Amino acid sequence: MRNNGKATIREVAREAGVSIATVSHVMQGKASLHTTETVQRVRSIAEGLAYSPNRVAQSLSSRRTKTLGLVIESRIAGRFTTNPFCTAVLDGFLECTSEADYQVKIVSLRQDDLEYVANCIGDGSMDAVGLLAPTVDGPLITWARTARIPNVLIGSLPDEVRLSGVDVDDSTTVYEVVCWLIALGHRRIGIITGPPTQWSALRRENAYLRALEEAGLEQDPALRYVGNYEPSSGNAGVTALLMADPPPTAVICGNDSVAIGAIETLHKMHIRVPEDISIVGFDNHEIAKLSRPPLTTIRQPLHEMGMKAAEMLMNAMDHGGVLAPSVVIFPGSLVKRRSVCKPPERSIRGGQ
Amino acid sequence: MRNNGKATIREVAREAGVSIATVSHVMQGKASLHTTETVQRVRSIAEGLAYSPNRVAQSLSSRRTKTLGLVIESRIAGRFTTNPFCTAVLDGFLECTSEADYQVKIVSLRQDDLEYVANCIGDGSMDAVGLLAPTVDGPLITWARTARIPNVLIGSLPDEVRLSGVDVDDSTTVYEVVCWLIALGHRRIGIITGPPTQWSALRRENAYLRALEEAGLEQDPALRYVGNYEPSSGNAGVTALLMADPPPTAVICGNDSVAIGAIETLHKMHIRVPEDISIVGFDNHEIAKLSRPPLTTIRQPLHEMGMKAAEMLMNAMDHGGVLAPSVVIFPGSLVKRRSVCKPPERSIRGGQ
DNA sequence: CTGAAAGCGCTTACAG
DNA sequence: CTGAAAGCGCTTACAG
Repeated sequence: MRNNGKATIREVAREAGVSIATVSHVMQGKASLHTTETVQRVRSIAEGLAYSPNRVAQSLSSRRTKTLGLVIESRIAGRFTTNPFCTAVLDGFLECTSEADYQVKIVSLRQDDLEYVANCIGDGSMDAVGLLAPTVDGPLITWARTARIPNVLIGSLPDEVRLSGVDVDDSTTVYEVVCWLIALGHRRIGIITGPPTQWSALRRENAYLRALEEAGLEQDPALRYVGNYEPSSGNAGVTALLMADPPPTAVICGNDSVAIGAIETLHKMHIRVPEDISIVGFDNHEIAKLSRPPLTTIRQPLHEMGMKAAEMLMNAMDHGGVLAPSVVIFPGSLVKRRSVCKPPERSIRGGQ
Repeated sequence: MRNNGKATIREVAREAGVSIATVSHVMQGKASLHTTETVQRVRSIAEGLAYSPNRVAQSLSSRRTKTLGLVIESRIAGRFTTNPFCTAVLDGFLECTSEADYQVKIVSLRQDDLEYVANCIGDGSMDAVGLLAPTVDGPLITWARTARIPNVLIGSLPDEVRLSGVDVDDSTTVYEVVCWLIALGHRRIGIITGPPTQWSALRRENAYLRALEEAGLEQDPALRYVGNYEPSSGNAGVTALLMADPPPTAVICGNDSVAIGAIETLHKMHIRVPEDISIVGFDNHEIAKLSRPPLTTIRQPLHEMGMKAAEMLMNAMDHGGVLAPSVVIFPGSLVKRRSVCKPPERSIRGGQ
């Protein structure tokens, strides 16, 4: 009796009068290896001793931890509380892993240098990892390129053929949203982007530009504001975009929090949403439908993405720990609520 | 070179021409044990080989995993996404652990029987655990009573002297809120409680009853609805309370989601908030200030509670793995917004 | 069907 | 200041 007083395999073996190998077999459910009598004896002794295997010892011995990591870069401010993206993915991840008797470790990186990152992730305590919305050319992506363990990026996937990941098809979705706004009659469409350190932000901006171009609309830099996914960039962004001449009649925001920040500022300026300016969010976070007006936004299947990522990782572990580069893209979908309508007859500035 | 191709302590030792004990010492920063020259040689070899210790082996050998668990009972629906409580606590937990080079494992229980729970938590892969809002007499509390490893309950703390935990002083806060409502002139105050499986819900209800009693007000069962922290219990709850005679002029809700559900239903019934009925929430979740009207609610310092829990656990590990039963109670605070005002001159039913 | 033995990659007294 | 050795609690060929 050591180890916090927990029984060990050795004690079970002794009491049952068998070898530890036998106990190991029985505990692993390899019952067919032994006589029914042996199996039952071992089982009842194990139960009597409240024995359960030490997972650390199992891991070291079998070279499998049955633990997946979920890694967050240091720059992601506030982590889970402020980032519905992380939270929803985590839930999906947990749902999938707990069924398979895998555990999950949250790795919250505190530095950006590659050595630190590699040591954290490669400490042997995780079989494979999901990387949450890695930064463009950041430490996570750099690490992933030469990683020794299976890994999948979750969101903000770069166009790199050697990496694996799951993401939403934000490009198509944003393109379609812009086309829809144009069809509604909007000609001056602004965008408050996410930070350029995220591929998703760059991709969405490109999709936006492409839609404008194909519609023969001018791509006015004054209609683009570089935000950071925080509500404050909604406040500042919409204020900046209003300076454009003529000002936008619709604005696409980096996420729902940004959209709510934008609406808040517009309210204060007595500019009506959507009558004067239409607003589109991103994420379909719980707050989207509580917003006044309720927010038209883009849903990402984050829960499903988390599940898929976990599944890919566990699957790789079942196949020798190798994950062939593979990418799974989920469709986004537009959730229409009340923050979008036709553009006003005349511009809020008195019209063009 | 095995182990995913990672260098082991053995290889570093061989290259450096020292014993593995020496490498171990150097890696642990026990530099004073050796000559500067040895230390530097080992360090540079280790770096050249990109060596970092295998955490699993360290754990088995040292009997310390430097990993904390955060455990969620199976009944908590939706986990993190739908439960701002869990999310905020997790962030606090992470903030504290990552500084101390501890890792955190999320344990999402799938069954309620004690044996399963004990095996999950007691698998040796965690040094100590935080238990999220355990159910009254549920498996987590049962486990905690005889646990072999340090543990602290986080929220919903029962009155049990042998257990450790952190919680908010919801009792005092609810009492004060009720007194405040009474001072505003309210005489018929309803409550939509949390589920009776949570101590916090029972405690809040008791505090509510006590405040009424001390003010000499009737404790009308028709003014109490047993909810479950879901928005739908706000819808159903407020509908039920409205049947009381006379109906309430103020309602205290189990959390902010419930309050928002209640407001939604009242809107549909064309009952004004707060002019006809005042509404109080709980949590000060991000949605509270987005609500129309913005929600008067009770803030719990969840982030701080998470940090404190992690600190207590790590501290216990630094003291032989024993945690003297200790309880830390944080004050709650009332966040006044616009969903509360004086009661209407006459009841919405035509008055008493 | 069962067990002895080697080994997973470390840490930690202990001896020198 | 340094190293040989035992041991952490298991798994897994391998031999019988």
